[in-house]
Parts: sequence; structure tokens; C-alpha cells
Amino acid sequence: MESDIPSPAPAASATTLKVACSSCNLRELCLPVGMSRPELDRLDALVAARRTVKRGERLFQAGEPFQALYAVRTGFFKTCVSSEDGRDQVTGFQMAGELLGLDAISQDRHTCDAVALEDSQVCQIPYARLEELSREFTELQHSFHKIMSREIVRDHGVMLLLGSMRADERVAAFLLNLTQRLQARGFSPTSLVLRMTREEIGSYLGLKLETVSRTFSKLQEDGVLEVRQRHIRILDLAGLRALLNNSSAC
Amino acid sequence: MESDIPSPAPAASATTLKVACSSCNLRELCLPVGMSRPELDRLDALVAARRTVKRGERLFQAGEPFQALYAVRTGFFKTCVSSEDGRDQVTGFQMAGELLGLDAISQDRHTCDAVALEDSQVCQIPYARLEELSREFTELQHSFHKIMSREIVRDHGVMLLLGSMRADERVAAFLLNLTQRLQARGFSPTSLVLRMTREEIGSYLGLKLETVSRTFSKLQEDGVLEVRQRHIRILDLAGLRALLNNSSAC
DNA sequence: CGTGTCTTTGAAGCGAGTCAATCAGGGTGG
DNA sequence: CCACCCTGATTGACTCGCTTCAAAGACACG
Repeated sequence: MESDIPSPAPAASATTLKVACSSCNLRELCLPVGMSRPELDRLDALVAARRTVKRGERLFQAGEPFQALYAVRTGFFKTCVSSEDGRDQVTGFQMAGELLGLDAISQDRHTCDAVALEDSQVCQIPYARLEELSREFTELQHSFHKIMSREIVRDHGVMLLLGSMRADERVAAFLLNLTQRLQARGFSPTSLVLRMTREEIGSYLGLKLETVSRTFSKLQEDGVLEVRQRHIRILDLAGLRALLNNSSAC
Repeated sequence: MESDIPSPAPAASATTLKVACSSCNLRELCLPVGMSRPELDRLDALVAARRTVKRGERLFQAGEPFQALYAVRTGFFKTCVSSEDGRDQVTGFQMAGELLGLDAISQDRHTCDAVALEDSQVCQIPYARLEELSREFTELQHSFHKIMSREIVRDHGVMLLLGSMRADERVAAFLLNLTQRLQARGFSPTSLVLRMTREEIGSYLGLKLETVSRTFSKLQEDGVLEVRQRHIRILDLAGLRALLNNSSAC
């Protein structure tokens, strides 16, 4: 996964050279989806700068004032919210082309932490200027709305998972979702390297890390997966999918 | 709760007379929040019509093409998603001033069902015209974005609840959330009538209906609540809140 | 080559689910 | 107006899946 993406010269976590949306290979997965030439040029002017975030560093954290959205350019992030009493919940994992910070619009403050799970780069999208430009360009406005709406749909899917699935179904859904998104980015649909720990997977899926580990082992016993630490290979895709369709209980 | 709202003459589920946002008593809770006179007048022209939905009827259902958003004017709704294998999850309960249908923007189709839990009225907001108008009015654009973002934040809160809370904590969080929203609408902060069944509460909270019922009974034993069927009175608000702050395990 | 972090695996305990019986209301029709 | 039915709520007894606690193993990194 990481081998395809040449690491840029390590820089301070400050802003670096900008790269044009119009020539970005992610443009069909990211905010510019479906935009035409003149609009793309304007978008280039909007996306102010890139920023490097090293593994383990936070791109932003809950409570910080909201200035900009971020599009993941390379790398991998998790977002997590925490309650007053210190409970912690991973609310999502973001890969290239996905937006971070949408939650912050509601209160002009970030409501979650965004942590890089590997050395990453993001494009900074000043929110005030995004609103301006999307008043001018129907396409941009519409694709921005679609992205927000898609996040809502995704969250509803996670609620379904957390509310009514067994551990093995959750893990299966998680892996299928990951591989599908990786495939859309040109990676193998059957082989992946997890960027997150068992504990982070468990937090996302509402399970304890031991349960995640046991479930991986079980799926390996059943010949559905090959699990070597964070290297996963899907041996029986149909079998994995079947876990979701046969809700054995009903 | 229902006694405050005079029922309009029962009408067919078709569209009925329109009511202006500019003179709506919900305007500070709904889409028009913070808008000034000339903008409100334009919004009046946008919100095409009201529609009556009887208890048990669906306002829309998953798969239907997306035309309009709906603002709840009176009454109470639930939204639920279901997976291919027939699993069902209540993703939210909506009351006066809240928007329905935001999920549909992403794919031009509704992705969940919206069911009225009591006789209700909604204002229909044609989406294409909302986009038009929000290109013209910064205020409208911004408040629409805030509403979508708030939905994302809410969903993250539910994920935290489903992922890491015990049954009694979930029920406490649910009741506190409901009463807070009811209070913002002028109802009592300590006394409410549930519009949904134990099963619907359970689905929302990731619990079985028996567990919801047992939890209510337990909270009544402890003197925190008075529970008589769907009539709930909060006797010890601090005690209810404490359930959320003392995560007894940590 | 040690050290710390992450992962795996086992054994025991518990919280929520399941199954089943009873009870309470609300509405309907005789 | 009452008997009846139907849906929803409550409660109990038992089961099961996941968590908890604990120990050992596997890598990655300095």
C-alpha cells in the first residue's frame, strides 16, 4: 500500500508547496469530482496549500477553532471523539481523497481529533473561501453537499453495524468496506495492510481488542482470511460477504 | 406534549395550504435561523407547501427518488435504515424544526424510511431550489451547512453511545437528549411522553426491548425516574446526568 | 540485541439477549 | 357500558457472546 506512494522529503509540519487539483490524480475521488476546466482552475486557487502530518501527530483536535477542511492526499487518518468522562470512540478512518473536518462547521470548532496513522499529506481548503466559490459554481456546491450527505449515510451504516451486528459480522463489514475503498484507489481488492491497531479497530467497531484479535483468528481458521499481523489477505471473498447476508439468527 | 398543538382539520396526505417561514414560530430552530427580512421573504417562496402525514405513515422510504427535504412542523418522526438481510436500525427521532432527508442528497435517492410516530405536518423544501437560493444568500447557505454538519456531529455522538456505553448509560443519554430538545421547544425539562415504543428505543440504542424496559424499571427503583407506560418524569436530574459522567468502570 | 508496543490465546465472569408468561391499556363491537 | 382482543410493556429464568484479567509470544525500533 505505502510502496506505491513516494514519500516527499520530510518537512516540518508546516505548509509546503501546493499541488493543483486540476492535475491531481485523486480528482475523481475528491472534492473536484465532475468539475470542468474553468472550475478546476478556480479550485486550484482555493486549495491554498499542502501540509505534512507525521504518523501519530494530530491534524486538528476537538475544541480548536475551525478554519479549513482537509482533503487527504496521501496517508491514512483516524478521527475520534471523546466524552467528558474520558470514553473514546474512533468514528472513522480516512484515506486519500476523503475530507476531514466536516463536523466542525456546525459550531465553528472541531468536535473530534484527527490523527495520522502513517506519515500523511493533506490539502488545506479554507472553509470561508469554499463557501464563496460554491456560491459561484453549481458543480462545486453540489459535490460538496454530496460529500456531506455521504458522510451522513456512512454514519448511519456504522450505527446499523454497532446496533445490531455480531462481532464477526462487524469485522467482515469493516474489511469489506476497507478493501472496497482501497480498490477504488487502485489497490488489490483481496490484500491489504492495516494501518491501525487492533484496539483502534475495536474502538471503531464497538469491540474490545481481544475480541477483534479472536475474530481474525477465527476467520483464519475458517479459511476466509490469511492474517499475519497487520497483513490481511482475503481468501474467500464470497464467504466474507456471506457473513453479512446470512444473519444466522433470523 | 400533544395538547399544546391544536390539530389542524384532518386532510388527505396531499399538500395543503402553505405557511410562511417568516411567521413560523419555529424559525429560530429551523432552517431560517438567523435570517433577516428580505431573505425570509424569499424563503417563503421556496418552501412550497405543507404536507400532512398520519401516524404510522411514511413520509418517504429508502429507494425513492429524492426531490425535497422536509422540515418537521408538528409531530414526531423516526428514521430507519435496513440492511439487505432485513436487519433494521432506527437512526434518529425528529421533532419540530428538524430536517428530514439529508441522507438522500448523496445518491439522489432516499436511503432510509421516515415514519410518522404521531399525526404530523412537514414543510416541503424542493432541494434544487434550496441550492439555487443558497447560492444567492450567504446566510441560508451557511445555516444549511451547519444543519448538515450538526447531523454528522449527532451521529458521532450516537456512535460513541453504541460503541462504548452500558445499557443504563444509553437510556440516560437518550432521555437527556430528548428532554433537552423538548425544552428548547418550550416543553417541560423533567416530564415527557414518549412517542415511540420500547422496541424503537431499543433499536436506536442497540438494545433489546426487554433491556430497555428493565432499565426503566431499574431507574424507577432507584428513584431517578417515574415511569408510567410512556409517561416519564425525571425525579433526579443530577442522578441521571451522573450516569453519564461516572463511567463506573474507569 | 534488548526493550517496549502490539498481538495472541486461555480461563472465568457478567451483562445483555432469548424465551416465555403475565399484565396493562386502548380501541372495537355487541 | 362491558367483554373482548390486540398491541405493547413488564418480569423472571436461563443462555450465550463478549469482556475482563492474565500471561506469553511476535515484531519494530533504537
